[in-house]
Amino acid sequence: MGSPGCEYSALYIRHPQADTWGDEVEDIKPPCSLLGLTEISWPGVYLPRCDKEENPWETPASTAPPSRTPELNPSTSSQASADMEAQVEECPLEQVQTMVVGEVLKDIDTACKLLNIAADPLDWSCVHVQKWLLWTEHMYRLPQVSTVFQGQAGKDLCSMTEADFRQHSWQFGDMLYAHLDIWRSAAAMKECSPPEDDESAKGDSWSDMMSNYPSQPIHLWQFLRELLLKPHNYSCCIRWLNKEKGIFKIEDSAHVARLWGIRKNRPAMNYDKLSRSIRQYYKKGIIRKPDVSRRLVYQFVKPV
DNA sequence: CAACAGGATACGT
DNA sequence: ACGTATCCTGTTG
Repeated sequence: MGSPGCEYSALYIRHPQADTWGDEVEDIKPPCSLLGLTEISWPGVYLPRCDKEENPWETPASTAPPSRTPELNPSTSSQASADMEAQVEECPLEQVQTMVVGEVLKDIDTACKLLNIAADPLDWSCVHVQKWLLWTEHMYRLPQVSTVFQGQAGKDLCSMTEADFRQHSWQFGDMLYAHLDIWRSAAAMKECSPPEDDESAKGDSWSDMMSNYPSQPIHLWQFLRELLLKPHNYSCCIRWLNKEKGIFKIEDSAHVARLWGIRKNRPAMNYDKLSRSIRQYYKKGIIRKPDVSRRLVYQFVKPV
């Protein structure tokens, strides 16, 4: 990393298919560069870009169908991009990073499906490694890197240092190393699974990222916790009364319901229906009413 | 009147 | 099958 002529840019994360850059890109790109997002605070994630070269993501050829997230379908896209824009404009760097990481995860997921390989590089066979290299080659418009690392399995790649990579590929070793690192980090994140994780002690960023990663549909309780973990944004509509005990209050029921509706693409969502779903958690032991029952106050049975 | 409780059913995965 | 979403009747503060 940090080799001369290279920097690392969040802009680089986006899926290469030029046609997947919709109008949204106009919303995201300028703020990202303005923020000088050159590295995202996600262990091991560096996003290579060579200076003053046209964006290699804009590969004209396309082997993948456009990957749209359900969140960005037509009925909510304007809202979503408006939200995004608002976040980018007035929210801290971490918010932008969150969005960016979400995109990375989606792209990895897409690649996995396309290539029919595991998300975790450690599980790759030699054939999988070659597939991944071909894919990366295509993404970055690299000349024939796939011949290197012949006969190496994912495990082998993962045990190699950046210097090893550079030995294999004089020019693109560090780039491939960084790219592999992204995959490994993503796999590591998926490892420590969402529910009742102690890993979420890592902070908002982890759950933020998972919330942007729609491979598994988000659960209502996760969504509520997510809002609660971003008090700077949502304390007006939901907040902790006692974080240690997991007791929280919904201050603006309509607002929370609307947010939930947006997330699930359920325009007709309201608090009546949302609260019914919360009540389903009673017998599952996920959420309950606190000992002293109060209006719009609930309690996570298992606090964070 | 809005929140609450919980049954019944539909729906998407 | 699971996790809601939707609709509903009845209760409570």
